[in-house]
Amino acid sequence: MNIGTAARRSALPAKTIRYYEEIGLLRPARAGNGYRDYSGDDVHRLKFLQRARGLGFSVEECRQLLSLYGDTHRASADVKALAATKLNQIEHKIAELQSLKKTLTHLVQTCHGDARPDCPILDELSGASD
Amino acid sequence: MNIGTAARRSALPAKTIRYYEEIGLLRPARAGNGYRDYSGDDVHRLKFLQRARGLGFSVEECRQLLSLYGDTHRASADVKALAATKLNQIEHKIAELQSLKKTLTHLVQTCHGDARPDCPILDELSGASD
DNA sequence: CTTGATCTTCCAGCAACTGGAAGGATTAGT
DNA sequence: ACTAATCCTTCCAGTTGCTGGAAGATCAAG
Repeated sequence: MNIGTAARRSALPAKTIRYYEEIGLLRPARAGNGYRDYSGDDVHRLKFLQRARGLGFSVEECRQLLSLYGDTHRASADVKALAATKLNQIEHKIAELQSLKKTLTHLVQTCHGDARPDCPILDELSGASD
Repeated sequence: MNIGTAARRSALPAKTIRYYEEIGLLRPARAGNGYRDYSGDDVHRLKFLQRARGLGFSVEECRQLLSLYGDTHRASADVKALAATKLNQIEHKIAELQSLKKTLTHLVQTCHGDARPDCPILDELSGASD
């Protein structure tokens, strides 16, 4: 099938699919007219990528996952380790964002937000407490 | 003062400071030897940037904040609006990550994580439920 | 036979830096 | 005065993960 169809089936933009090919994540066949020709397996791979990227795995991690996926003898522990690491990173990121949220919430609440020129948010950013 | 000192005082790498200059966020003086010469105000500006970036404001948003900061007649409402928008984005991002976390937690828990080759994580990614 | 959609490649750019090379200036130590 | 280490300069390239656009081929429909 052509790239447009593969794009629809995998829920990935055609541009992204070409990019994934460029960085070696898949190698679709070519039809006689030079068009890329995607097999069901290729689409499967693309969906896998779409899901894994959506779960926050980096492209390099996706590459690892794909190779683990392709390796019928891999241990599930390897995959679990990768997922656990990613989970940790995500938790870390959440904690970080929650701390940002707390600070910003405080700032927004403190700011009277009218036409007056004094603003606690800028005061804080400018280091009024230094 | 030289860039190294400004870097230490603002907690920003020298490279980043030069980059901020390149994109027009500040314009330090130059000493006779061609070295950048940072004033206390420059460092203040750099600290402001360091804090605002740390709070998740994009460089462009920082530029806005700086111009609002420099404008003695601005309304605090303008700043508040910017901060509130950012707060919203952060909350959105947190929700997204929490959803990822939930899915990944589930996957990691389901995976037995031993030497056996079957792995629920890869099954899920490969779309076993399709 | 033409129109419009789809495909191809290539080149460029986004954010926000970061790294490194090549070379000039300064400072500390002898 | 000389040398070595450190710091400064500029410039160019790379990172991540795409995305946009131009120019040109191909295909499908009417």
